[in-house]
Parts: sequence; C-alpha cells; structure tokens
Amino acid sequence: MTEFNPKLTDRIYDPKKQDISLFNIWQEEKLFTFNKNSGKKIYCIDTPPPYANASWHMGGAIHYSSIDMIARYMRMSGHEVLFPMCMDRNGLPIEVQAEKEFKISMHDVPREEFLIMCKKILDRVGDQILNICKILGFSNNSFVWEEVYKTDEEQYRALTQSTIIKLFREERIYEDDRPNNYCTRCKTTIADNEIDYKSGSHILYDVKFKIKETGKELIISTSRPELIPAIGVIIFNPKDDRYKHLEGKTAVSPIFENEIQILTHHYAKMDFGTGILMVCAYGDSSDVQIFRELNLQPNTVIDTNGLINENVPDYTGLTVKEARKQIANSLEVQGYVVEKKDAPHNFPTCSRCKNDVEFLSMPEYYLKQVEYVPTLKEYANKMTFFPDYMIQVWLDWLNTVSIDWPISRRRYYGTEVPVWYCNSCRHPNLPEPGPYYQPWKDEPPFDTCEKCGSSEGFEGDIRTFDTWIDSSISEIYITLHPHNKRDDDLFKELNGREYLCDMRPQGKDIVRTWLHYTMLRGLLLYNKPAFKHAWISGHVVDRKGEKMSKSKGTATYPEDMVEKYGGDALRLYGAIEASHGSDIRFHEQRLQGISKFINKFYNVARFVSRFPFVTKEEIKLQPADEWILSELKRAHIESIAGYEIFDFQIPSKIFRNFTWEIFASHYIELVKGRAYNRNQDYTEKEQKAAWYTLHKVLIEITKALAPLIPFVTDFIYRGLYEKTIHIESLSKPDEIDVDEKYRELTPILLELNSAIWKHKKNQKLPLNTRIKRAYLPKNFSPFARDLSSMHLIDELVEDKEDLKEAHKIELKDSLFLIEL
RNA sequence: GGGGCAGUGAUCUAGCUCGGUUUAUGAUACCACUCUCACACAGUGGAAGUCGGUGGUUCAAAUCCGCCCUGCCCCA
Repeated sequence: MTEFNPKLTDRIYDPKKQDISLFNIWQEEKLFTFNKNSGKKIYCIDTPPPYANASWHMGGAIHYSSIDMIARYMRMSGHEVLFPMCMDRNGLPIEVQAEKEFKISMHDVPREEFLIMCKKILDRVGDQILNICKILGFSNNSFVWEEVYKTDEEQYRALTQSTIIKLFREERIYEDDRPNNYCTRCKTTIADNEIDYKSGSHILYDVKFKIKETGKELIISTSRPELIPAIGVIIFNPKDDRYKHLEGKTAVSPIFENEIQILTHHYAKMDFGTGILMVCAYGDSSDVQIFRELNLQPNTVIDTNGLINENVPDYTGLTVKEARKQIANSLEVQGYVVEKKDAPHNFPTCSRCKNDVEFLSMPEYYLKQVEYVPTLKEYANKMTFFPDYMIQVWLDWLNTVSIDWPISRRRYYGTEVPVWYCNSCRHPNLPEPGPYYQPWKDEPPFDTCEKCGSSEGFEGDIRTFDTWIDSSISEIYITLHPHNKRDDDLFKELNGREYLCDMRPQGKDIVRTWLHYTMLRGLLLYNKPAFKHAWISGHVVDRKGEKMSKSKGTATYPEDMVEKYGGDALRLYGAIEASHGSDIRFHEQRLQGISKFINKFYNVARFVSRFPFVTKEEIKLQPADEWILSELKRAHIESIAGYEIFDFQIPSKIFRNFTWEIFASHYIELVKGRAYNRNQDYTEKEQKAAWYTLHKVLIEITKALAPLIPFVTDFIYRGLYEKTIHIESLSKPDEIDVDEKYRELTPILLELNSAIWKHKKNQKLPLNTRIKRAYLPKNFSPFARDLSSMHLIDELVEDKEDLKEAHKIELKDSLFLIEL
C-alpha cells in the first residue's frame, strides 16, 4: 500500500520559526524589486512616508499592511509595482521629541547641533518602523536603508525647493501679513493642531464705554483690557433686542478714547457677559475670523516678544500680563469698571512650552489655492475613490477653502525657504532651481541684487516650509527618483499619462491636508491630477472606539502581537475586521481567533501535501470534484470583485469561509476515502481526480490569500511546488473551467452532512460509527459513493422498505433513513 | 455651531442601495460532548440578539421618512 506522507511535516505552522526566514529569502531573491523594463504595465503606489518620531502602534501596522495588500494584489494581477519604502522626517513633532529627549529648548542650542539631535532620533525610530515592516512581511521594492527615501535627504529637499522656486517665479506664491497663532516663547507661528487648551479661570471686567451719538453708557465684558486699544469692532447678536438701537452707532473706548463701530454678528452670544463684546486684534481665533470677514484693518498692540508695542505709547515695552494689570487698574481707578468677577476659561497654550498663545500678524509666504478650487473639484470627479463615498470628505473640504495656504514656518527641522533678501532694498532674490539651499548658513549663489543691482550682500531667510510642502510632492519624487536613483526617462514615460501616479493610499484624517495639497501641487506643476486612485482608510481605535493612547494605556503594539500570533494573523485580522473605510476596534481575542484560521489553512495544505500533483489528462472528474470546483469558481469571482475595489475584507471573508466551512469540512471529508483508496474501491482515474482537485483548489486558495497572508502561503507553496507564490498571477475566473451544475446542491449537501453528524451525536455515538444500510434521497445520487465512504455507510438500498429499525433523519425537503 | 461616518446577541460583523424569499448572516468568546487515520490552534452540538431611542409611511421595516440620543473623524 502506498504511504501518503505529507510534504509539510510540522503539525502546526510556527510563524516564529518561518516568517523571518521567508522574509530574508524574499530579500535575497529580490522578489519585489522594481524593474521598469519588465514589459508589464507599471502601477505606482505613493506609499505614505511614515512619520519617524515615534514607532507604530496597531494603527500604523494595520494601515500599512493593507497598503501592502494593494501592492501584492496589483503585482499578482500582472503589474510592475513601484512601491517604495520611505520615511517622513521633517517638521515639528520631531523637534518636540528632540527637545523632550535631550531636555533642551530648540532656541538654546546652535541650529546645527539641534538638527543632529533630531537625526539621531529619526534614525533610531526609522529602524524600529522598518523592523515592523519586516515582521509583517511587507513587499516594498527595497528595504536597503540608502534606497528608503527620506523627506529630509538632500535631493528630496532640493526637489521641494526647485518646485517652490518655479511657483515663486510664476507668482503663485506671495508674502502677506496675516494673523497666526504665535508662541512668544518659542518664537514661531504654530499650527492649530499644536495648541493645547488649558482650563483655568480669568477675571472678567465689565467696562463702561460711551456711545458717541447719544452720550449714554454701554457696558462690555472683557477679560483682556490690555486689548482695548486694539478693538476693531463691537458686536452683539442680531437677535438681541437689548442692543438693537445701537446698530451702526459708534462707541468710544475708555482711557484710549478710540471710536469704534457697533455691528451685529451671530458670533456674539447673548448670555455671555453683557451680550455685547469687543473684537480685538487679536484676542482669540474668532477675533481673527471676524477681522477677516469684515475686512477690518488690525491695530495690533503685541509684538513678537510678547511685549506691548509702540501703538500704545504709555504701555510700550510691558509684558502682556503686566499691561493687563496696569490698564485694569487704571480703569478701576478712573471708575470705568462696573463689576469684576472670576470666570472659567480655556486658555490656548503652546503644546511644547505651555506658554499662552497669542495671535499675531506676521509676514508669511502664501501659496495660492482659492482660485484653483473649481479645477480641483473637477479632478475629484475624474479620480476613483476607494471606498467611493470618501470623495465627499475632500469635496466638503474644497467647499470650505477660503484662504490661500500659509507655507512658511519659523522652525528648524524642515526644508529651508530658498530666498535671500538684498541688504539694500530687501528684495527677495531666488537662486536657480536644482541644488539644495540652506540660506541660514550658505553664502548666496549671486553677488548682486536682481532688482536694485546692489552688491551690499544678502540676508538668507531663516524660515522653513510647512511640512506639507514636502509631503505634497511625494508622488513626483517617487517617479523621478525611484529608490533614490534619478530616472528622467521613467519620469517622462509615467508623466505621459493623464495623471502623475496611480495610487494614493492614506488615512481619512489627512484628506484635507495630504491628498488636498498633493492634488493642488500636481495641478500647479503639471496641470493634471496627481492620482488615478485614492484609497482612504479608517482608523484603528481601542476597544471602546476611542483613539489609542500611550498615556491612557490603551495603545497596543504590533511587535507584541506578532510575537504572539504571527505577522499573517495580524494582517488578516486587519483585513477581515472591518469593511474598508470604517474604523477597527482592536480586540486581541479576535486576533487570536484569526490566528487559528492560519493554522487551519496550513493543515488543509498539509493534508493535500500527502498526495502527488497530477495533471488533468490523468484523471476523470467525479461529481464531488466538479461540485467543489464550482464553489471555488464562485468564491474566486467574488473575491476578485473585492480585490478590484481594494476592500480586503471581501476576499478574506470569502476564502476563510470557503476554506474552512466548505473545502475542509465537506469536500475533504467527502474525498478522503477516494484519495487514499486503501481498499481499491475506486479506479486510478477516480482516485487521481481527487488528488487533482485537492491540489487545484489548494493552489487557488493559496493564490487568493497570498496578498493577505504572504508568509504561510509562500511556505506552503514552496513546500508543495518548490517555487514562490509571490511571482504567480491570480487566475482569471474562466481558467477554473467547470460545469457549475452541482453548485445548486451545496445547501442540501451541507444539510445532509450536518444532519448525520447531529444524529450520531444525539444517539451518543462517536462519529466513526458505521452505518449498516441507508436510503439516500435521489438528488444526492451523484455523491452516493463519496458520501458512503465519508459517513461509513456499508450499503445503500434502493427501497426504503428494505430498512429494518430505520432511523429517520429529516431534511428540509426529503427524508434520509439509516440503519445502524 | 457646521459637515461626514456609524450605532445589529458578551464582542465584532453581514444584510439596509431595489421593505416581504431572514423563524436576522457569519465569526470570536461561552457551555456540553468527542483526542474520529490534515488539524484539540480540531470536530460536533448548544445557549445567546427583535436590529441605539421614538414617532410615522405601509397589508408588511433592521431595511423608507421625521425627530432625538450616543460614539468617532474633520472643520469652525
């Protein structure tokens, strides 16, 4: 008798033993290296450069796993995939991290030294992230550190500057003086998301103003009397009848005696203070908004050092707090204060130094975007969003864009603004695009001012750009510098298309930034959409649905989970847990459940590995074989449909169910007897048909799962067929050539098997109890022999009457009788 | 305050576009029994929800409409 020893010997798949060695083999074999000359259609994925200030929690791991599935699917559907590995290293978070770790303030150390501190952290965290990429089996083109592109490397920043110089020259960038959040201690403009709100209380003064036209008094509540000289307008709510008679009148401020217009504005809350309030340059963000809305000229009173400026002569040079104290005091002494009381307040503070944030007008550079909104809307409709409803997130944003993009920052770790100002006329001089410029330390690349001809020297701009200025050309960088090798030919070829890059995968929270700005830059630089596809994913949150947070202890780390369950399990969990676009609530228990499927699948393969691989010519397919092949075909078609919209929940669920509940539980049980053929009950062709079908189905399952769980699928494929699964192509649905006539029997077949198991169970009999004789309803006759062998039926009878002591097993629309 | 998304057994999820064919799908966990020749990281069986709340449309609603509540994301 033939011994059917499995080619896969281990009883379980041990990811700890196999995963990393498989990953190393992939690297040695250079399986995923980008080869532009392969002749295949190129598909470019604009990998989101992970921000390298802190390693990933589950969110990063699962997000990037899904992106890897996009790459693997496209590769297996016949594309040459450009899928770089990269690191985002510019911007504020790394500066904050460096200040924290080295216990310094950015302004207290030389700029050069500070940059080195940042780099140290970036390199360390970058390694940690790359390690996670490896244990999760990512298929990026290269993990060689030199080929991993970094947004702070010289040629990246040089490209950023070149594109900016071009935009400067086209007058799409201009300088303007507008209010921004400003930290007077850190000496920089800061973004809204760099503000922490600190709750506390402040004193609310009810101050007497005079109405010019009537001479009557008006009481206004304010917590910031030092801003009285900076009032731009006084407002009350349009619904507030108490002040209706004041609309259009003029108020006169106490002490400073400025005349101020009184208007209605919905922002004024009737129940706050006296319901009528002063709008100053600038007390808070709504002041800024109202100034902008009403187009008021600001009379600012605070300078960049946080001191009162020369616009308020008697108080010039005082700190804001000191001025507030003195002015409040004068008001009280002169009898202008009607009442003062404590009131709760949320103070905006700098997230880094906790100093109060002021709103100051600073000259900053702006990139035009408002006038391009209509074109961007057209682009939105030309692109395909996955899932499709995510287009709305961007369209909503486009509808709210009302100001141009402020792009300069008073920060260190970023791409420098490549501008030198003439010492004579202050004209900004731009260098030639190409090299990387650091105006804060480099000599200017010209001797005379292009405007006034002076040769009195230049002063370099000390600012950097908003990091989105770097990020928003990533798709141009990867097609021009694939893996850090400049390739103008490839760039030219790719940009002959109607879009710059095929795929932008990213999270839904940065649609208004990364996607929006990249589309804007693509429009400005190349006059076409940056992407054909945008794939937008949800978040990974904790089990309560809240953001994972290190400080709350709700963060989970991928290294720990991979250690326990393996890289494949974590990947598949991420794919299967939620439909594309919705958030995932991380549950370790459910991940554990997924890891069991990996092992089940491995064992299915292990069973199949007992039997030789045979060709279609050697066999005669039996009804059961045709049945499982038709189920396979159906699963395959539905799975491909899911892959085509990059929703990996669909193939995951379909093939988990097919593998476990159909193939393993029913088909394998059905053909075990035939495959072993221990008693020679079957012809060789019938036996080999079982072998053929087992392999055929296994191969298709393995291919379908390969983009999702690349380790175990490759382990199986190499073990059985001595080659890697990862350069195979997914079959076309009609390559599974089968008559689907038996597929309609699936429900009753599953029902019959279940009914027999249940009957034995109810009779308290082990499942391997033999059935002496049975009467099988006619529609099962194609499977009669395989069913007999599966359920250990000794004899099938034609006539029900032949059965003594028959047990009735009721099926939905027939009756199955057995004699034990 | 505005916009978007969501709310189905202990947990997660399908169904909802086109209301009836569902006595609501599947999974995890749970309980019981079984080590049956690929797998105890297994098998079989069981228990468990009336579909966020409320009102309406309809012969009929998880599925359509109104209002409310809750969570998340973005913006102000």
